[in-house]
Amino acid sequence: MTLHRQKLIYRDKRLVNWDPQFQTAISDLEVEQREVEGHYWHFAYPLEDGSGEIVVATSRPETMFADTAVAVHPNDGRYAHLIGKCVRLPIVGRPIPIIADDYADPEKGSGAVKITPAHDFNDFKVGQRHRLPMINVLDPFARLNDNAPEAYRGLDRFEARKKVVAEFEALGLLRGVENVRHAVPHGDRSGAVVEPYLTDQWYVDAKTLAGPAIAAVEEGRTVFEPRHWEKTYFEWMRNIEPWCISRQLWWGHRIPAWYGPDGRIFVAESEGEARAAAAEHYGRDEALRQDEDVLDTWFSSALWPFSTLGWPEETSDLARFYPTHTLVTGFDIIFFWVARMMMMGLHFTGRPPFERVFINALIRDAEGAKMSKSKGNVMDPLEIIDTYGADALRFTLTAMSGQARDIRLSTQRIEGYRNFATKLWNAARFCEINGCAASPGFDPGAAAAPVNRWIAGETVKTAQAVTAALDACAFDDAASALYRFVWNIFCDWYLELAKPVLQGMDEAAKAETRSMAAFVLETVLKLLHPVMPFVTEALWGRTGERKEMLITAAWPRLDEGWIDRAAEAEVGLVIGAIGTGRALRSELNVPPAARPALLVTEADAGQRRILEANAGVIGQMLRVEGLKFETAACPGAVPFLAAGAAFALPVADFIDLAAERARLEKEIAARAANIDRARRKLANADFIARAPEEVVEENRERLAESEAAKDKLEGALARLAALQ
RNA sequence: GGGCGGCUAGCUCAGCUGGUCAGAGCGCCUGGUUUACACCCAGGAGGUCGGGGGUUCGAACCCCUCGCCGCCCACCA
Repeated sequence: MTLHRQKLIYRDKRLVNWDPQFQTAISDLEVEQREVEGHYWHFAYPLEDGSGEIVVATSRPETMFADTAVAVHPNDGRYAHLIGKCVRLPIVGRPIPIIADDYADPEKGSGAVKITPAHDFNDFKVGQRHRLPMINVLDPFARLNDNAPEAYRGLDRFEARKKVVAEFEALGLLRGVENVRHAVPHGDRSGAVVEPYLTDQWYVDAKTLAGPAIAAVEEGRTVFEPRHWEKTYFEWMRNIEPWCISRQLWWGHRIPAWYGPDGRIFVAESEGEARAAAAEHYGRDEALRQDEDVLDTWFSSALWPFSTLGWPEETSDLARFYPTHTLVTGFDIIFFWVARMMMMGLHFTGRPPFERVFINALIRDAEGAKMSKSKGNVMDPLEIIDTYGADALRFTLTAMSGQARDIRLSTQRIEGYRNFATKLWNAARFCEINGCAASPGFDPGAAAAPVNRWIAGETVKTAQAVTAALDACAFDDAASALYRFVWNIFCDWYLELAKPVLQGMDEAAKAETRSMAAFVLETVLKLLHPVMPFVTEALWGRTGERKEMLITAAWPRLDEGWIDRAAEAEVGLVIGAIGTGRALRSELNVPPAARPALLVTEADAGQRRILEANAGVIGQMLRVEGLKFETAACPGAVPFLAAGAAFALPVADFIDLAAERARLEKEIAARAANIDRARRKLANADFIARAPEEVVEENRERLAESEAAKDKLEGALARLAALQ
């Protein structure tokens, strides 16, 4: 009503997209262009004075009964002399003028075009320009009406088409038939061919409303994420057409307009109000008839952000929640809903309805095809959930929600994340078995053991990364940070490093490790909860005495001060030694049962201390027996370098010397390549002059490291040769 | 016709503001009865980052151009 009073909603007689099957007008957005095989029929229209003919082409011959002109381009020399003359419309015998209009394209067809203002959007505009009569020859079912010749009345449009063509042929006026592939408008719901149709409808002056909606995005008061969608939004908004909002349907909000006996319109909030207005106008109480039509569902939806909050009352909900923060939706909804909510929100409240619009990707099948029922390639989410679990599906979609436009959903990927859920479950079970429970006074920042200090820091880093990713709508980053932390850091390293402690005798160390494991798990559950609500909530319930559910638990805000560089270096050395040592064993096929000693051939005092302190874990995880500090060259031991220290495994008895030689040569070659690359860079004067000092320095260090490593490996190779 | 997105290991995808960024998962290969987990553990092979040109000391990342693939909008003479 407000919009009507402001003249932003008005009644008008224009062409609409008419769906003859559903018997209703539909908006431009509900029209789908489909490529179809069709024809252009070339018809000759004889000049009224008998001096010749003019040929026009059409793909819809049945509309010729509604022709009210033939247009040619004003500069088209071929037809200049005909402008102002008339042709006699065959079959009906009605004379129509030949007019000059830029719309006629000399390049297309014959250069002359029939103008049918009541049945074509372009022709409608031409008709308006030239004040041509508008003749409607179709009824709501798209059958020819009484404006068509007797023989055609009641005929379906496609039947009529054939008949018109046949008649032209019989009259000797068919000048050609062309096969063409062209786009034909279809109703996106009914699938029926839509007809431009002249009717009275209600319209919204979208152009006026679009102004502020465009400005809001231009000024960044509403931001699209990813940003490139703003271009799509602008493109549509800037070329917006009047929006037809009345629908001839049974469901929807009925249009609050009432008609008086003389057809006068009373728009009001209620019938009572309308009658009061009518009474005032007519001077007496009059029976009114309410408009039969309902509003386009998107019109109603456009009001959603504030109507759901109590508008137009000044409710506390409206004050508190409007404007909303982020709207999450698909790109196919940008025009239908996002744009319309923007228009209405700004118009009625002066503020855009949301600060951010996150456009998520469209899910396709594994081959990249859009899922559709007719193609039969729809993956039923319920079936996926039955097989892999809702959390696995959610995690998959989250992990794949990059900036790209679509997601190819494959069961393999889902299976992988189902495994992740299981992994998490098992990690929690491990904690449970080992009595890892949250202890009330526990301060992760005050842990004594380096491994515990390290994992506390890693947890902080992960929490920060996940939080930042979620804030930036980089959901895939959040998912992969969690995946990596849980699997590759917490399970692969922390829990493994914790095992010896938990099996040991040091009760204080055990207690600290239990508390830390519980703390990390708890944090992970919180961080993972938005993506995997079910598993995390279940684990939350069974891994501790809980006063509240996980869903209401506070988001982790951890102390950055827990990040401990010394602890990182310490664990880095342990992990490096184990990891590199394992690779070497595997490459040389050292039998798993072999328990050689681990020789430490080069380590500074600090490294030595660390290695000694972690001898137990290293022994267990690398499957070695004891740690020996040897400074002398050890024939028969294969060397390896890790985290700045040098090690060797005395496994000559177990291995193939040729394999070891190959391994050493490969290592040396890799170092040589690094050396070469760094040397070339450093030899480049431009590089030294223009690259930042830190980059240059980095390359110098890399060169020195690689050279030292290469020397050591070459020494080992020489000793190996001596052995053979 | 106008516009947008994509083209990185066999497959599905990460790689933001140019300087170990060539990565992950799956698949593949090798090995594994390690007191949470075989939906697992350890290790490995595999890519001249669609083609060509340019900018730069340096480009998967910036510019130009070409080529495919997909989508949106407009178009029923």
